[in-house]
Amino acid sequence: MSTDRGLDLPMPAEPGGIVGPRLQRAFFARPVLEVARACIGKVVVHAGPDGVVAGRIVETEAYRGPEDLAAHSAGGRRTRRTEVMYGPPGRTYMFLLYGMHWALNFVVGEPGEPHAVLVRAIEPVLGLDAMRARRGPRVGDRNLTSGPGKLCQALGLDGAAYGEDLCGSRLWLEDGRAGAVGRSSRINVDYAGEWASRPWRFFERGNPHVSVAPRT
DNA sequence: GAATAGATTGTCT
DNA sequence: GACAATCTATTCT
Repeated sequence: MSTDRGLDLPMPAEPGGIVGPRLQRAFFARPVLEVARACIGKVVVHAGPDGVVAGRIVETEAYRGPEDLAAHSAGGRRTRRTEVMYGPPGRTYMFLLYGMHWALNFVVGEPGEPHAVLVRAIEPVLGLDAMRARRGPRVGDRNLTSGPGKLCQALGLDGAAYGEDLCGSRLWLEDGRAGAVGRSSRINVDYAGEWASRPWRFFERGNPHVSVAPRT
């Protein structure tokens, strides 16, 4: 059973985008929880050297420093790595996990607020062959993009995309619709004490590409 | 299907 | 030198 959409593309191109209108910077210039929720169903598009790849966002997490102890910007921590979060919204915050996997975040909120939305899972929409090639021959479609590290590898994003404009010509978001959206606590932030239990993870209910089965 | 070990490197103390 | 917003292969049941 394939839930993949857009496999029959090309469809008639929507204004400004491939599957829908492009999102403008104002989309990111809102409170982080609002943006994290609104990202579900939207489509990330990366126009890279190996062609265009795209996926529907089906899982996100909100990180709201400086008060949020799960955020890399907790306590106002400002280093070369976190610097982009203190700038204007609508750019990427890329960081390396466990020394091997990159993660994609959107900088959101007002300039100076170190807030970010982590993209935890997408549903492949376009460029399936490129994604499979990058992920490797032993990886099935269910494991193509169902996790922060997996989707970055599939989309061809890494540290080189740090600070990339999300309203640019290489990377952007397009409008899209979401099914029922569920919420839960965030994954693998147990170090953050009380903040770990905040329901700041959003996901599309029933979508097979969501990374971790939600606990209700 | 579930549990576990091991990989591997930028960033900060 | 320690650690990390993870993934994969392997080894069980």
